[in-house]
Amino acid sequence: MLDIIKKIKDVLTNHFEGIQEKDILISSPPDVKMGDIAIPLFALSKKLNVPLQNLAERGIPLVKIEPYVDKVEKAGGYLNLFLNRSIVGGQIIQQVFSKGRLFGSSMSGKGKKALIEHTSINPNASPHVGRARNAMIGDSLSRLFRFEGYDTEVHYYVNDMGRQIGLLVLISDEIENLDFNGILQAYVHANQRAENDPEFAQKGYDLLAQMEQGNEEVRKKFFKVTDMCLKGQLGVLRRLGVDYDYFDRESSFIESEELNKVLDILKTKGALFVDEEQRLTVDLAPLGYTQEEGRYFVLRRANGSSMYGYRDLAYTIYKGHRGADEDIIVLGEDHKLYLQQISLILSSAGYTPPSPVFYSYILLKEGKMSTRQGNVVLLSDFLDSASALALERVQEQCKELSEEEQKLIAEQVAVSAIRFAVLRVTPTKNVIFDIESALSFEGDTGPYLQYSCARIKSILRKYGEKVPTNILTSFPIRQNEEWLLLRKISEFPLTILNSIEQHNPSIIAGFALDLAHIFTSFYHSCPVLQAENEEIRMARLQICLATLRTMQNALHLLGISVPERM
RNA sequence: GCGCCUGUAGCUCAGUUGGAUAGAGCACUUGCCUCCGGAGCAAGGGGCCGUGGGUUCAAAUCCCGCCGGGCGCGCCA
Repeated sequence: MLDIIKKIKDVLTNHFEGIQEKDILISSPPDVKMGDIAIPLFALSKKLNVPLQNLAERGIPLVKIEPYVDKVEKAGGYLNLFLNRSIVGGQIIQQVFSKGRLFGSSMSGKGKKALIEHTSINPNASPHVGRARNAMIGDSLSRLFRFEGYDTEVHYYVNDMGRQIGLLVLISDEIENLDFNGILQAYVHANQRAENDPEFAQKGYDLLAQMEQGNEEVRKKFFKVTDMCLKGQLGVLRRLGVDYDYFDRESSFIESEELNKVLDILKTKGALFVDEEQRLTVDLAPLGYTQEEGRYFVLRRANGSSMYGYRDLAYTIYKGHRGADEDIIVLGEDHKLYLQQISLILSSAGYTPPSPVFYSYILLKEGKMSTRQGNVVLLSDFLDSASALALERVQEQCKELSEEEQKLIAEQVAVSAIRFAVLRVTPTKNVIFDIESALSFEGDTGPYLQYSCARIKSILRKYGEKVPTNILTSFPIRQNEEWLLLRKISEFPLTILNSIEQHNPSIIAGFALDLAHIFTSFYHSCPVLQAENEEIRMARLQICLATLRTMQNALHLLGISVPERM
């Protein structure tokens, strides 16, 4: 399909003087009945100074490219091309079969490196679905970059220090056997106490200062608490299939020679000063910052201890040195101004700041999630109830499977439900999360996608043998549904490129939904195993196989697995 | 108040980067399991694409104003 579009552009640019590839737009007609590829001529007609009708007449024989294009019609200001379904369809299937697990990848990242940092949840509680949006987007992007051939490394920035962690460490001394389940309560308690008890708050700062100065005993205490919490959080995230290559401790960036060099540069620009309260501060105005809000960026407190910004700048520089062609960080929209600030600092010292992927918050139907008011949805709670619900259905429908296998499938269904519900929405938009519909597994959901795959697998299982992968030279296509399915499959590589370019996994999610809808429609109107003759039966089996392959590749990028049955 | 994001069917979301009659799911109405899995399919009702202007052959899409929602403006991270 892609090469046909390329051919059309070649033919037209060669024939008409003074137009380039980008002048030729390609879209598709609103209905298959009107053709497969549409070329709007309005802009071309203007550019070439040729009347529309005239241009259409001249264009028709040009774009009727043998043997791929059967027919060209002019309709309004468009040229509509009808493809030869047999030839093009056969080629699409051939391509899926030959590329297999890599179908969809253009390997645009071959020889390049990608670094993605995501998640970085404060070690103070079990993650809720809002926090997990970061992890799901980040993980999906990581999968996309790997798929496109990038040498990809995934980083998790461990927030193992700071004032609030100091308070948590302080209070953990008073609680016996503090574990992951009790940590949120301890954290909330510690912060409340710091608000009402200045002495306690001061002790927190002191502890933090000791930690920074390298007091081994204090350091160990920090590590003990944060490690315990991180371990708990990672356990929940791993249920989602989210994994990391590197864990970078914030506490190893409290002093950085490299950053101090950057600060020297800032000094020469008149952007670094010690304020009236003895804090080391950057004035962003000399660097080109135009607003008053957020103009000052504090690096160190009066007692010399580092602020988050200092450590993060050092960390960002460290990541930059790893030589990635794509340096990406996934952040909540609340970090926008903050990232703007550190980006300005870095770029004015000659560094390239990372490209941010911002996402908006997940809201509940009732409003914002609030830990205090108790209306948060914990990721583990959601997975537990989704898994339990799914298990009931699996027990009904897959009686012959062992209990172990049934549980495994139920868990896969639960994961797909949450991942799809979150990933299908464009990151910049709020997700309104409705637990009830997320647990229903009906309609446009992850389980629906898995279900359509399970149906294909069921057909292939019943067929019993391996479906041959050699394609008939005149591949038989009788029904619109067959053709629509193949056309959709052929869009997959372009969809991936779009998705990676825009750093937006929801584009893949939309594609997977379209594909599943078209498949189920095909499934209901085109009998496969009972097809009218052997040739068509084989062709439909091959269409099923190609659809499954494409769907599996797409779902893999979303972190959704495809069970054999469900 | 200032800055960034956002507004599409009753609800939750798409909309191929400016193209033809704006599409899905949920909910509602109707039909479909003797037939490859009903977590499904087919059909129907439901839309001043927040609002007012502008740009042009063409605007849900681009520009400006207004209105509603989200986020930010820390000795937090």
